[in-house]
Amino acid sequence: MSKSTNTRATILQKAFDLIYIRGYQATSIDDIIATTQVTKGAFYYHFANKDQMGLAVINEIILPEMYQGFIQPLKGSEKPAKDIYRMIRHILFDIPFFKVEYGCPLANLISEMAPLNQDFKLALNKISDKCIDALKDSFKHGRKAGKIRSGINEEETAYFILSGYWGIRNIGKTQNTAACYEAYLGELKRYLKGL
Amino acid sequence: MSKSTNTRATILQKAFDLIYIRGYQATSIDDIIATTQVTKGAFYYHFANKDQMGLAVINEIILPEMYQGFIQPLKGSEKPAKDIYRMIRHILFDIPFFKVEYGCPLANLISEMAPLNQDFKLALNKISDKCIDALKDSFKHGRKAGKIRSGINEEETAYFILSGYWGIRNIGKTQNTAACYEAYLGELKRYLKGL
DNA sequence: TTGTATAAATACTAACCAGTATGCCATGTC
DNA sequence: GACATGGCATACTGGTTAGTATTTATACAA
Repeated sequence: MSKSTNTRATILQKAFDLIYIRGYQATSIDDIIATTQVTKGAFYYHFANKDQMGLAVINEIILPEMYQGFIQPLKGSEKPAKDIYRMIRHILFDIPFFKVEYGCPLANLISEMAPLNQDFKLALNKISDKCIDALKDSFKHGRKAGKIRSGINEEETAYFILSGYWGIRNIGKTQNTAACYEAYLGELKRYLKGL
Repeated sequence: MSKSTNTRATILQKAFDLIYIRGYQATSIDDIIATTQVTKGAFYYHFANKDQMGLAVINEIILPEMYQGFIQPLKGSEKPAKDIYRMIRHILFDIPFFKVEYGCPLANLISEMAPLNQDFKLALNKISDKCIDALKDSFKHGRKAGKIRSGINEEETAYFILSGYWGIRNIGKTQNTAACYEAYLGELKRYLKGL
């Protein structure tokens, strides 16, 4: 990685870290450059403005991370119920990218920015659509393999599951423990068995 | 209502309107006083600082509204499955306090402020706990009335349902239509029947 | 009528913010 | 060795922010 590419990557990573905790609007460019030792000149050499940087964070940090954590684990799954449960439990407890007290980076940004910025909204919507599609595909595979009832409505079930995941991430932010995660997972397991 | 009380109420209502759309941090005091015709002197006469005003919005606007929309409709319910479905559908489609493109005011504030401000976190957590309790109480009543299976885990089910509701509010913010609400409600109905 | 607390109006400040203007320097090319 | 370009560094600007200091109006009791 060239030095220039490295500077850009450093900015994006640190920007993500701050945005994840404080939110996009509350994260100033001065904050980012202060904690990266990168100067303002460097920042504006790599990004036309703050919003372009924000979009780059979405597309180059959040998208790949969501792909790896949420979408990839469901690829080609023949036992969706089992794999969805595992994937969600894994995201909630094991991945350092996601922390209890800070919620889901994607859900956070949607909550903050979707009503304010059309470009953000589209970029974020693209990722959440991918999550919905991953769930739907897993149901299709599971049905072929005879592990999922044929009466299931894939669209409805996908929205229902993604909703639950994002909602519990938000509940987690108000509580200091991950106990609510266990409660949610308990009922999720029972629900998934009924599919 | 005295003139002073009215000034205070006007500030809180307008502050809520702006915070609901833009978020707390993105709503400036200048914004609030500009749209209310109230002066800065009046604002700081009624509130010590911005955060105290924010807490008043939570306790005096959001709490009563959540009580009326979410908690009250479940009070003494003997058919929780039916009443929960009705309540959520009603909130999603009929109450002007809640709009598709702006999500749930409570969930929004949790998402933005819980990691940043302990006082906000506590005030918000209090309300979400009340929602959880309302759900749990409805299960207890429903069980007595023989409308809910006895094997149900009240805590787990309550968290599962509140999660789904908050999650779909967030998904709604990324989409321009309420179609995702219908998808969610379809599966929610099926899920609730199984309780 | 006058005094006093309440309620609000006005003008200000210091800090912070996104973005710009300009200069500098290392590296490769001719 | 001149020179052009990529990759920054520094200092600045105009606008916005939460909050304050001071003054003024209103209400009502003595």
